[in-house]
Amino acid sequence: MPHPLTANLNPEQAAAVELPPEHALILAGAGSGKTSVLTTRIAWLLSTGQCSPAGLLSVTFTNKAAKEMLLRITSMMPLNPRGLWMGTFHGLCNRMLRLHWRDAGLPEAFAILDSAEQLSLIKRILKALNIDDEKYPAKVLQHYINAHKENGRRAGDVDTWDDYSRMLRLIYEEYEKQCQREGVADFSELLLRCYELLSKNESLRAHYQSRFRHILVDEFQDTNKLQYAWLKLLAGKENALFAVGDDDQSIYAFRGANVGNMHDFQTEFSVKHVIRLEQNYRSQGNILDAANAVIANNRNRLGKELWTSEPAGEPIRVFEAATDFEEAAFIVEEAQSLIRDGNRANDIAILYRANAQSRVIEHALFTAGVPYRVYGGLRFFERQEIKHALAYLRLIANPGDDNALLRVMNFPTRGIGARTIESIQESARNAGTSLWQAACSGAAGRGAAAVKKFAEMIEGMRQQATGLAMPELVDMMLDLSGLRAHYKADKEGEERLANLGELINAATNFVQEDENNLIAFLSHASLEAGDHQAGAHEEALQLMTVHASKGLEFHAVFLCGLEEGLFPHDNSMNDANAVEEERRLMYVAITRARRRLYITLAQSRMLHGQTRYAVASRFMQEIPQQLLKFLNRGYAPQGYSGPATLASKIKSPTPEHGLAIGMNVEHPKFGRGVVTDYEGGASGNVQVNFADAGSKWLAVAYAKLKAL
DNA sequence: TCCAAAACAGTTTTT
DNA sequence: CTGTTTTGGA
Repeated sequence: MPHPLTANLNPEQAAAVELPPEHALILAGAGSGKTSVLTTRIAWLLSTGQCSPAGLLSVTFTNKAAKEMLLRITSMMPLNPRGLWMGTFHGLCNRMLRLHWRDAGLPEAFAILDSAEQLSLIKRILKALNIDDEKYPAKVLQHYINAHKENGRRAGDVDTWDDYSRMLRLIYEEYEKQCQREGVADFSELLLRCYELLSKNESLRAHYQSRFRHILVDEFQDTNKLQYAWLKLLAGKENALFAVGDDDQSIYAFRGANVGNMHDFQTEFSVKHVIRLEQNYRSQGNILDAANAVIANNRNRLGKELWTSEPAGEPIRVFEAATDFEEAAFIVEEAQSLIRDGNRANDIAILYRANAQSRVIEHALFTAGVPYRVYGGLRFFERQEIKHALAYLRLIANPGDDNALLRVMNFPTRGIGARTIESIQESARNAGTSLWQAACSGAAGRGAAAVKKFAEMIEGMRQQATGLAMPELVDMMLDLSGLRAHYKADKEGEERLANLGELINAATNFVQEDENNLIAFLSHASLEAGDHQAGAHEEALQLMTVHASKGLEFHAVFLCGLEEGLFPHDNSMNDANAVEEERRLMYVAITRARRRLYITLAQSRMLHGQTRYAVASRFMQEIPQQLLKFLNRGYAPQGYSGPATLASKIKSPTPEHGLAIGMNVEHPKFGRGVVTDYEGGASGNVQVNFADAGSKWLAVAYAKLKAL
């Protein structure tokens, strides 16, 4: 007699849900009902009394996924969400650090730096240390610091071998010190600090290990080394770690995700049960066949093949355009006809590899008057006016927050110029204090009066804040800081003013759902940047990158720009692992479509103000040709033989220099490579992608290329 | 302090 | 080509 919760699941799904309390790995293919399994597992554990809500730790990557999971579980059973430890890695680490801030060595009101704030802090340090930011770019340092933290390394743990690497480590050291001084933590710090807390504090670790009997992780293929290490600490020996993931959908290696964690998990935890969810409930046969065929070209897979009980369905439609404009025109026309046939615009997606591709498509859609929505871009809490407002709130919570202070000390302008700020920074540096302390101790020099007024204003806010509810606090701050007046006076400040009003609403909502606590609200703002933009539910075509489409599905999908150099991207082509990640990206893209999939490409494309020519993506060639239907003028499956003059350039060598795109050549210095583009005839340039040296533009006349 | 011109970069991105 | 950031001058 099956349990009522698992009655609607297939045998593999049900088996996963009802696994005994032990470590398990669920390989969940695209569209295989992964979220159902995860949520039903939790509901099953709770309803069979094997686990109390407090004994459960459930981790996801995004707030969106966490919210959806909570929603689905509470629809299955009544639950008090506050007692549940369910959230993102960062959210859960933050929660733990707030509870044990003293043990973690953090101030009670520590602020969370987002990436932009982290970058500006690094820039400030470079300036303070008088370091050449050409030689040591802030962005490089940011990546360096985050990468080390994500591998569990403090500055003291980093190896050095020359002056350059020693300097990098020194800056990392300074960064650590400065964060500690200011009482701020960047995103990776939340994880590392929490990891260190648990690893050093035996009793705390024991406490959480005995508490969280069941640990469930979503999108396990996206975990980085530190996140896995954190899970290992919490899982200890006794607890059951239930990991769900899909190695074929690992597309975030570039930001530190380590697919290898899946394999390591199996061996390190002696996982007895690996369950594969291979039945796909989303797409029809041809689409799955294409996806399976493409991903089969990757090596080192854990192994999995999607199948469906649905019919084969329609062929995959291919459109080869001469230019990116023509590609866009085709998409618009075809999408319009789909909508005319009664399909919802919401259920049609246009996917691309790089954001830059959306421009041409947007233009075509706009001209045709087709409503569309682009995902990506600025999010609510990232807006300038919101950042300013949050900076004031952060100063109320923690005046030692130099980042916040610098952001608003002179915004709205109140006569505190660069000179004054520099002298404050100087004296803070000398005295080893925060800018706030330096400013209060009269280090301002000429601008002292304005600085004093500013300090009094912040002090006044802090006094008035006590006992106020969050929305009133925000309101008060908007008035006292002069932010509201500033945007009111600005004739283009109307929208910003509205956003500030929206911030008060956000505070109201927050107080209702969570608590009336400034520090908690600020954490929330840092960890959850909010929706990308308004209008999410309008009836409109959905435009997004393939990355952003992961987890979503659509009736019809346009996958565009399927050209070598774009997808797979130029920067990935020299590295076998990177190409495999691109291929997984292709796999993700294909599996978004339920019934209809279009693949489009352009022989020429405007990129960075230059026309670039490209051949069809290798990924397109990897789809069995019988699954494809070529829509325009009987173009041959491989290469381009169409009537466009560009095609001749791609197919046959130019008489002037005898080079052709796709031709294998050898260079005396760079070795073997393939011609990917050229311009300007015999006196022009040729682009060659070298096996070892990467992609280069060379002068045809001097390059001494030998055809192979 | 502010604005305009010049310089520059340009896969993918959540927290 | 185009959006962003830096720089320099008024």
